Amino acid sequence: MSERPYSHWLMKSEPDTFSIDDLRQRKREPWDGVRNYQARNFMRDGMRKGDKVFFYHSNCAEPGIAGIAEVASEAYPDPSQFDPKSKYFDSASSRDKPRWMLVDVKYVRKLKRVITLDELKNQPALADMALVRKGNRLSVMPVDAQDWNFILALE
DNA sequence: GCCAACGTTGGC
DNA sequence: GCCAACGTTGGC
Repeated sequence: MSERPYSHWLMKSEPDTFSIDDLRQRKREPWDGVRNYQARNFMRDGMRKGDKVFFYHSNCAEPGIAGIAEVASEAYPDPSQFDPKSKYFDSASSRDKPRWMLVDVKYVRKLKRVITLDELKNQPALADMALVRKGNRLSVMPVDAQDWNFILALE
């Protein structure tokens, strides 16, 4: 029995566009618009239904982890890549050979408080976490189970 | 296959 | 709004 390397994830969203409160209202949402190959590969190859996700607010006044979500589907083609009116339209992609994949994500809960990026950066135990390393712009990344538990204990 | 130019992310 | 970091594109 081989074990997958990761079953916990972190996904970034700009709260002005789509926040944890938006997800709470909608309950479930296709995570569209990812246009980075590494992030796509994590969704396509790494994620399974039921995996837990930190919902991270980026590019905002208080960047940090705002809530928990869950992977709610296997990966499938991101419909926005086929829509010429979408800002995520990709003319180089086709329905035969779709370039971009996504998963559905469902709401689990908000954290009692936002665990800020600043706070995470100040935890020596998290020094190796991808999120806090300089210059990391990945919007979908794996989280060690150990780091996951450590972060939740900060709540 | 190299790498300069360009675009995007995201903290600040 | 600035700009560092980094990914992508395309000329050669």
